[in-house]
Amino acid sequence: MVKTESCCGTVLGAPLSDADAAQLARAFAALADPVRLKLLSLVAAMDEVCSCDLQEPLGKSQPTISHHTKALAEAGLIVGEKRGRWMWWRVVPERVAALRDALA
Amino acid sequence: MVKTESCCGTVLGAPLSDADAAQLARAFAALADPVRLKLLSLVAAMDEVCSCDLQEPLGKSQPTISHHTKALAEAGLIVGEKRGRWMWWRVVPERVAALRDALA
DNA sequence: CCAACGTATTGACAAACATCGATGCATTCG
DNA sequence: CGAATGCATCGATGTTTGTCAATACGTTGG
Repeated sequence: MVKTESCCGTVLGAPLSDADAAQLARAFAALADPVRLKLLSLVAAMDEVCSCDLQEPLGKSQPTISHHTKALAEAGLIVGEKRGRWMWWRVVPERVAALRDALA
Repeated sequence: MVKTESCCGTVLGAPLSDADAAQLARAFAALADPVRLKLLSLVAAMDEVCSCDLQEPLGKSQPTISHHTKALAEAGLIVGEKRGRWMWWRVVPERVAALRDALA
């Protein structure tokens, strides 16, 4: 059976270890910015988006968009695939679910 | 029927408004610190805890503990009640659930 | 091969934050 | 009342973070 539960403990279950707390904190930090939340919801809504299509709805500069996509990608919440000169982003629903499960 | 769902939109549903994104970001920011996550899990595990009992397991100074309890309380994740000279903390499961639902 | 384009990286800067010592404020106990 | 206790607040400090301009890198089209 495939393991689908949280990767690093649950917040409300047993007391968290230092390692689990640090890991979870880094994950939640990726969601702790309004621009990243909007970015994530845009990618989710459009199923697949290139970075160029994010700049206008988010109202931020191109380096800032790149900075935030990198942060979300490092948190495992989105993945990018380079096709031609465009970078296409998709959400990783399992990773979002893992975070959700951490709040169970 | 009592409204139990998320207070401010879902990340993966429709694109978030600026207001919802800001509100959600502030909530997740409260979880974006390992000390606060451990604190929250301790309060959840012990059901009711006074600040004095948090200092030792968290290994932080008293002002730091007070700072973090305040942050979690302002996020609505815990509530405090002053009894005598002790401050007793409890988690607010509905608020945690609201955040969890925002990741649906 | 060169110019144009989309993206990533670097450097700089201001704002936010985590932390602690010192101090203030209640409350309790002798 | 006066000393002690538990917590909050303040001030200071080092670190992290969000942002953008400038620049570098890889890809495509002529």
